[in-house]
Amino acid sequence: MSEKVRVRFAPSPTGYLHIGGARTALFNWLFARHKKGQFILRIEDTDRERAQPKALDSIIGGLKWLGLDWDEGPFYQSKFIEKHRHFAQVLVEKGKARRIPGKEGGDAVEFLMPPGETRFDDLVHGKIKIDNQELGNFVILRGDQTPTYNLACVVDDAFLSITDVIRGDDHVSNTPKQIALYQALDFSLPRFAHLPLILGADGSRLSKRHGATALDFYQEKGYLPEAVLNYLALLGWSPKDNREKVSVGEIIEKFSLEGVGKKGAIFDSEKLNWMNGTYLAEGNSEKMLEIAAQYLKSIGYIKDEVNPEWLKKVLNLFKTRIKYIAQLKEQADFLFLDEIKIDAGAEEKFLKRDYIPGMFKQLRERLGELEVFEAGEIEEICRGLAKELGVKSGDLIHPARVAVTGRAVSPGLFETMAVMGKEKCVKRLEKQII
RNA sequence: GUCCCCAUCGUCUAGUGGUUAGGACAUCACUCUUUCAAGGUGACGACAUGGGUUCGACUCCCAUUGGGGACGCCA
Repeated sequence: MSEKVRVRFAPSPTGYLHIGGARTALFNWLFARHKKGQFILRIEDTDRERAQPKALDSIIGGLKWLGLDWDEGPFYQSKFIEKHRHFAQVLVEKGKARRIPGKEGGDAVEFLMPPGETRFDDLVHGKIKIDNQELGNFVILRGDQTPTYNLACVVDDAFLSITDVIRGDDHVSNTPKQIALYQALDFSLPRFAHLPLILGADGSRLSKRHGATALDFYQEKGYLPEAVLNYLALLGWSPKDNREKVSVGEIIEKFSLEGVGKKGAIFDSEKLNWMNGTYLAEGNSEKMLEIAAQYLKSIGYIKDEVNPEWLKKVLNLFKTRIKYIAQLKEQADFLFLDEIKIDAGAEEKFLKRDYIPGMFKQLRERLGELEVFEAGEIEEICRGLAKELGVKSGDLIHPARVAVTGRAVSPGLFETMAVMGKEKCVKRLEKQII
């Protein structure tokens, strides 16, 4: 058993990389890394009619984003069509396949499923057996002489020396067909593992109608790839030690197909959000900073160069209150925009009091004179003023929050003011005095 | 419909014949507190059903029920 393990992820470029595909890729990758083998990328592009040009970018971009690096490829299946045809011919000559009239002209080739039953030892499910009769003959070469999935897949896997075929549960009924093909062609058989599918909230296979299933979506919303990877790994696999947050390195170390559950798992975006939130809160700042900067630029909150020191402060302010970076758009607008809109309800509740103009006037003056505009100093000013005026701290803090952020909810007022800067604070208080 | 796969809290799961069935998300309290979060503490909440096997079943076997998947000249 010292044979080098070789696995592949073989998506077809018919759409963006979705959660399910990413999970299949992830488990292949984890298996390869754990076994110190090779992870190979092959693009199954033999169906040019359904191919979408953007799909390839999404697939490759998604894999890179998650950090699933491949050792060989990408190989394009369409480059091997001659080889597929050759083996179709071989099968005809061996009498294991026959020509039939093609649906749209030309002769197609049909593989003759041998009688009997096929048994195989699935690496996650255990023994599976299917009556070949149930499957019947199947086309391996179309009338236009292009190969179909089962032929192309078997020939390519054989020539890439794939040792373990790890794919979704939806392929179990293809496996006996492929095993028959391997045997008819005298190729040596790989092992097979079928991963349970990822389900939507209603328990059916995850699809577009379940909402955001594109990996791109999470990338755009500013999720952290390591958090998404962590979550996906725990969907159907467990480190068995009651931990939720597990580093990639540890996952690789502990991963095994035997440990993969047999039951389809429902994709729970709430838990993903929680997971991403904990990664955000614990902050591995460099990457977070980069992701945040990129996002804030994309929505126009940051125009030109980013001040990393300041951005770090912004993130510190919000990192325990957002689940993903895109939530800054709503929650932190007052830090980035010049003009803020005052929330009507908050205004009604906090800014309509008699003492407000007088208090804000004083507050504005004192803050304006502050040399060190930091949370501690600001707090001293605010609490001092409230005491002098004989009002509770909250009676100053809440109105000031509304004046300065436009809303009744924000991170701590003093820290927020400090990050916002003296100029904006003073200007916004001033606006409420008139 | 036929075949295949699956079955522990609402969800993700630990559990491999003897446990008060553990953890996490969500939910709900309480706490902390300048708001909201976060944090802390706690509560709620599961072995689908029926037969076996066994001194003893969540754990093993069978059936039922339920769910999912596959039945393309798509992959």
